[in-house]
This record gives sequence, C-alpha cells and structure tokens, in this order.
Amino acid sequence: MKSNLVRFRLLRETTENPKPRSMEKYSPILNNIARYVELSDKEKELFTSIIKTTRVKKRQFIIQPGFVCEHRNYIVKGAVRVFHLDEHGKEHTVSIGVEDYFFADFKSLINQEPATHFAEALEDSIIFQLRYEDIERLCAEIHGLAQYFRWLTEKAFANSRNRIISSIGKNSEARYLEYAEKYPHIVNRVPQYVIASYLGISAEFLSKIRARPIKKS
Amino acid sequence: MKSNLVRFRLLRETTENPKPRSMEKYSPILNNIARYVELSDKEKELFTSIIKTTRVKKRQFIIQPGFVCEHRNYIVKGAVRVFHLDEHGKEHTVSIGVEDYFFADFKSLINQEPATHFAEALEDSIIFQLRYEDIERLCAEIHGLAQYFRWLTEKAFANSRNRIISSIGKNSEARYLEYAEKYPHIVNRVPQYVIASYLGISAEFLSKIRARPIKKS
DNA sequence: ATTTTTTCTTGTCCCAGTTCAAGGTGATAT
DNA sequence: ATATCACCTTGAACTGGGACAAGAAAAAAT
Repeated sequence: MKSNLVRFRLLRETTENPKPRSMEKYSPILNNIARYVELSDKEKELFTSIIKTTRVKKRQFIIQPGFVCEHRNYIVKGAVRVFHLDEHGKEHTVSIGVEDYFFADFKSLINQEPATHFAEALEDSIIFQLRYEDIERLCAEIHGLAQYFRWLTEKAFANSRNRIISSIGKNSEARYLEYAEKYPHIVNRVPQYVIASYLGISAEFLSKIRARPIKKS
Repeated sequence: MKSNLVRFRLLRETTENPKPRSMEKYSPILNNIARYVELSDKEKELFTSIIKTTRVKKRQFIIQPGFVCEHRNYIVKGAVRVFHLDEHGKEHTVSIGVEDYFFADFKSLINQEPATHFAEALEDSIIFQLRYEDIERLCAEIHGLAQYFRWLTEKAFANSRNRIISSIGKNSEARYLEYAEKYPHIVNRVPQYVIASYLGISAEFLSKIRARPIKKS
C-alpha cells in the first residue's frame, strides 16, 4: 500500500527517462489489455505501478461479507470462486474463474459499500489486486484504460445476460451440459459441489445427472 | 441516418459559434448523463446530434432475432421489454424498462452480430436510438462519455449479478415479492405474464402466488 | 352496447429436483 | 500404513412449481 504510493511518485519524477521496471511479471494482464486497446509504455508503467501482488492458499478468503471490496482482482495463477451465503446457510456460487480472469463483489466494489459475498481460493493462487480508487484515478487520466474497462464490463454484462436466460430457461441437465461444453477446463478442475451451486442445483442431483446414460463427462 | 451525418457535419463546421439546437427535448437523457459526468455544451451538442427519435406503437418490435441490434435504445416515454423465445416456444423476459431506461440485445450490440432476442413495446413509446458506431466514435473522442457508459454498464452488471442470485437462490414467492417491492411502478403497469416470464415462473403460478393469504399486491 | 381479444384465475395431475441419510472413494497428514 | 478430512454417489420420500384445461374478467375494437 504505502510502498505503492512511493513507487508511483518515483515514476512520475523520472518521466524523462524512466528506468523500466521488469514488465514480464505483468505480461498476462497487459496482454489482456492489449486485446482491446493499445497503451503507451508510460501508461503501462503507470498501470502496473498500482498492481499489488497477493498470494493466497487454497480455501483462503479474498473477499468477505461486511468488509468493503477494495480491489478489482485478477487471477494470474490458480482458481477462485465468488459465492453468497443465503439465509438458510446455502451457498450460491456467482462466478468461477481461473487464469486471466477478473473477480470482485462488484456491487460492493462500485458502490464502495460492505460486501455480501465471499471470494474463496479454490487452489493456491496468485492474484493481482487493483485498488478501486487507483483504477478510477487512472481511468480519468488514461482514456484507453477507461475504454478497456468499459469494453470488459460490457462483455461481462452480455455474458451475465446469457446466464440468466439459461438459469430460468433450461433444465438442470441442459445447464450442466452447456457449462461443461463452454468451460471444459473448469469443469474438471474445481469440486463438483461448486459447479452445482453455480448452476443452481444440489450437489446430489448434479451427481445423478452425471451418472445418466450417455454423455457423462 | 443520412440526415444524422449531415447534421453532424454542419455542427463541426460551425464550431466557433454553434447555433444551439433546442435541447429541452433531450433533457431526460442529458440529465441521466449529468448524474455521472459533466459534459461541455459542445459535447452535449455532439452527443445529441447522434440521437434518432423513434416512435413505436404498443406490441411493435424494436429488435428482432436475425437482425443485428444496431442501436443502444433509451426509453423517453413508454415501456419496453426484451425477451427470448426458447426452443419450446416459451418466452423468457430478460429486461423490463420504463422511462429513463436503456435497452438492447447487448450481446448482439457489442459484437455486432445477429440478435437472438426481441424487444417489444408494451405501450406506445418514444425511444432515443444511438447507433453503435456513433457511440464508439464519440467515446473515443469524448473521455467523459466513455466514463459514463463505463459506469452505466458497471451498475447494470452489478444488478444483473443480484438477479442471478435471486433466480437461483430464492423461491418464486420470494422473487415476486422482491420484485414488487423493488419495482412497484412496473409491477402494476405491465401484464402479469410478462412479470412471470421475467421471474422465471409460469403465469398461472404467479397468479396463485398473488392469491396467497397475506401480502398480495 | 355487444363482440372479440387479451389477460387473469382456479383446479387437477404429475414430474424435476430437493432433502435427508448412509456409505464409498480418494487425497493429505501423521 | 492408517486415520482424517474432503468430496462424491446412490437411494427413498417429499414438494414446489409446471402443464393442461376451462372459465372469468377486463380491455379494446366494432
């Protein structure tokens, strides 16, 4: 935190001939950005200067209800799920992500209000964390970055619509098969009860679906 | 279409002393923008110059499957729903909006691919239509506008997450009561079968829920 | 005003998916 | 190696909500 600020100030003071920090570390997220917009070297420096790298162990929480979700989180390595605990103590998984995926309690993040969701590491993971205010400040400054996050969110929003259609339009088996086809790399990497709670069915019933005659995983 | 281009060109040529077109007409959407960002008069001129006003009758389609969703649509007056027809011929309403609401088949819009959804006027309505490329061009030019649409989409995305949680976490009655409390102005304005198909339940069952002892609408 | 269309209600029957319970399997730790 | 924990499977009994059918009521058209 403090060290981020210092690093940032140093960068600004050596604008003429910035000593380039090692950038390979950030190539995953920079490549993601490059798919949408082109940033100058200086903008990349600025952007990477706000990144905090966090290492978490399997089953560790990155976001917890009651605490404001301060960061937009990017998975460099590992797997994370975001879920919600309802009044009956049942878990409802909102998102499951692996490498090259952003996650947050977005309602908490954009309103800077207490979170209602958990984010839990499903494996030992490496996370890039971007503070909310740092992103806002940079988006105000760097037009390309505002565009990047705009497109990113529009894509996420469109996907989310798709998911609503599936969840109210299709039955459990269809939803599972759709998911398994769309995310084959996830379906065999995370526990089944997580997939079940993402699809909105009980773990037991998912097991029964998978045991069905043809087209089991 | 053609006429928009002409108008736009005229504006650019008279930059020094732009003859202000009447802006009252656009105040609903400009007020919406003003809640997030401040645009200069010139930017407002530019923005409103891409707006096409469309009048639709009740039951008319604004978006249809197979056609690319060219516009981001804003409801000035009236009510519109976006829905999807599944393989069994059942309707699934994705969004219901009244005044001061944006709608589109967002997947079609942002990928500029054929739509899979209908948008249908639930009342005689007045719609502002913003072409996809016009918005993209203006967002590239006007930083504030990119920020506006970024924030707008982030809010919509966060809401959409909420809805997923409700749809997989709560039962029909809870979903209906939540909806009725959140959108009281909509629940008594649009047909019940539309609400039902939005909540993912049959029209018959919604009727039964409403007939339940306490807390009927 | 009366006919037609659209929307809403109510009843009966049935099935997809839940809950509870108990046992199995595979990983991790000691 | 064996005990523990995490995860998965299978079964039996139950239930929320769907499908169908038939009518009532409200709105729109003539």
